[in-house]
Amino acid sequence: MPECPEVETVREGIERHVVGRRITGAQVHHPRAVRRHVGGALDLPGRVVGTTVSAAVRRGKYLWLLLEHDADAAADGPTEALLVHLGMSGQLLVRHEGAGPAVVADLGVDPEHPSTRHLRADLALDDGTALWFVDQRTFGHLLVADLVVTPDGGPGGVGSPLPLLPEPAAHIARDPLDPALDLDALVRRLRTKRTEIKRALLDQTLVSGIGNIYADEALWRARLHPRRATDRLSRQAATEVLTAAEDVMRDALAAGGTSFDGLYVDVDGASGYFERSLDAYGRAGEPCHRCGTPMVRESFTNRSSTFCPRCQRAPRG
DNA sequence: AAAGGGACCTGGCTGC
DNA sequence: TGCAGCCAGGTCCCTT
Repeated sequence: MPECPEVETVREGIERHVVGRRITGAQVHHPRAVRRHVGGALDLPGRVVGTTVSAAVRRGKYLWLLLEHDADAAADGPTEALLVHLGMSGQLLVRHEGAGPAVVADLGVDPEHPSTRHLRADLALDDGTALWFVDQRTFGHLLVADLVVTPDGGPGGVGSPLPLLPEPAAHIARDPLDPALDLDALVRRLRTKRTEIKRALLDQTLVSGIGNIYADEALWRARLHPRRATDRLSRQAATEVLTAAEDVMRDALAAGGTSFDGLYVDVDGASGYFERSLDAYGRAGEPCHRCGTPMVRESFTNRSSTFCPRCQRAPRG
């Protein structure tokens, strides 16, 4: 499941292999992949072909490629971006054309098994490589949109100095890996919410990039029960859980550098470093890594939370 | 206004 | 062996 660290790994791969390249062709293979693109599947190729990718930027789980027309470089820079969300199962693959098994650039995919079956769209680049968007469960999507100024005036996200982001991502908050995140302001805002802490961690308009896996991990590290009320958290507890989210995502990002291939061979994810270094997610019934108490799984709005019933005490009532 | 819940989607797994 | 049903999860949208 691509959350912040996984998307950041993909962004870094795009930065290395795609930035600076001109897009020479584009194909959409499944209409659902571009369901949020205003002009639809017929419009998207014409919007990207002929542009040059000038940056790869990420905010939370959203990733975008800044697109520059030849005229933009001489004028005010890019005005549009190709926005990508990987959803549950999306992948971006850089392929080198030619015979034999495709060589996949370092984006975390087994080159022996490119998932052509779930190819949803692809771009051709001027160096002969191709960028594939593969997505089994089709929760991911691509679109081209205008850039707008960031609400806080800061950089659009990780990977861009420009204070711009695509309009459809303008409501997404900064994430814990973003140097421009204002932690104190986030703590204050979190504590004004009247909800449960786990819901707040998953609210992408409050803090982005955290999904079910890293929410459970952050709560475990901070010893907070997922149903604790946000407006009753101390400033210290709120700071701790957000700092824990940053720490666990940095750890995952570091681990992703070495074991990402294994992780993404299976489209549905959970393998590689996940199995070895997670403390909470998916460990129901197994002993807590701190105290040995069996971890508990509780259903939570169509999904689940896993936590230690001893280290993470339930709120009263 | 803000919070909560369902829909969307596919493949793998479980149980009959 | 086959098949139905459940589960996973991020985000948008609708309801309360």
